[in-house]
Amino acid sequence: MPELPEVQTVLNGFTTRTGQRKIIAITGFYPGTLITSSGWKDSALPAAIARSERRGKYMLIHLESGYCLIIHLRMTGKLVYAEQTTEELKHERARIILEDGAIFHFIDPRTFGKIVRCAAGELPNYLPQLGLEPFDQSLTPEHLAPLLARRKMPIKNVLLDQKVIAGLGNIYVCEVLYRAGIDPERPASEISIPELAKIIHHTREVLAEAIAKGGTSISDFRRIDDKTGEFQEFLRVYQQKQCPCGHEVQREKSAGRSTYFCPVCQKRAKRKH
DNA sequence: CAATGATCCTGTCCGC
DNA sequence: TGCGGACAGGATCATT
Repeated sequence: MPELPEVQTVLNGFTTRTGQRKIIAITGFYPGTLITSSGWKDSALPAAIARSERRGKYMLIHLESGYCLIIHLRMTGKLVYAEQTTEELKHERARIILEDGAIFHFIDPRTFGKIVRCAAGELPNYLPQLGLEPFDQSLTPEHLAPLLARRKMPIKNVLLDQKVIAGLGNIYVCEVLYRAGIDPERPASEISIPELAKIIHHTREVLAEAIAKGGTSISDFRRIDDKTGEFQEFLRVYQQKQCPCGHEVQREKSAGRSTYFCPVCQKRAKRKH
C-alpha cells in the first residue's frame, strides 16, 4: 500500500534510473490504466525529464517538452526497472520506454493505479485538491484546526482525507496516532491544539524514518529494483501483536479499514456501546 | 458542507 | 483438494 514514503522511494528510484535518458514511448496494456489528455500530442516524446516531484501520493514527471506524466500507484501499483525490453509481464498494465530500450514496467494486479499523460497546463484538471505536504512549514496546528472544526468523524479517518494532509495512508496514520498517544476514534473536532502539534510532529518523524528505510513492504510494495523496503520492521502498532511497551494491540474497523491501536498508550476513554 | 456507502479489482487466506 | 467468502484498501462518485 504505497503511501508517501513508498511513493517518494519509487520516485527517487525512477528519476535516478532514468538519468538523462529520454522517454521515447509509453504503452498501455489495460484499458483505463493509461489516460491520455486531449492536450497530449505526439510531439511530447521523446523528451528527457526536466523535473520530478511528489505531491501527496502522486508522482509528477515534468518533461522538457512541456508535457507531464502523473503516476499514481494506488494500492498495488509497482514500477519495476529493466535494462531491456521484454514481453508483457503478468499484471503489467503499462510501460515507460527509454531511448536505449530500458523500460519501467507498471505492474498493478488490482488495476487501480493510473498513469496520466497531459500538457503541463492540464495538470490541475487531473490532480485532485490536496492538503499541505507534511513537511511544508505552513502545516501548523493553527492551519489544521479550522479544517477539523466541523468534522465529527474519528481523527483517524480525517487524517486519511487527502484534502487535510496529503500523503498519509492507513499504515502511517495508525503509527502517527500511536506515537502521539491519541485514541484514533476521538472526534476530529475535539483534538486540541497541543495534540495537533503532536500529530504534526510525529507525522514528520514517522515519514522521515520510513523514507530513510526505503518505505514499508506490507504485502507487495517493492522498490524500483524490486527489493523490499525495511520500515515494516519498525512499525509499532500496524499489524503488530504488542506495542513497544508490551501492551496488547487492538484492531478494529473504522470506515471499512483496519485500525491498529494500543488502548493503554492511546488512552482509550471508556465509552458506552 | 459532512458523512456514508458503493464501486473498482484480484491475490491471498481461512474455514469447512 | 477445492470452494465460497472475507479481506486488503486509495480515491471517486452518488446519495442522504
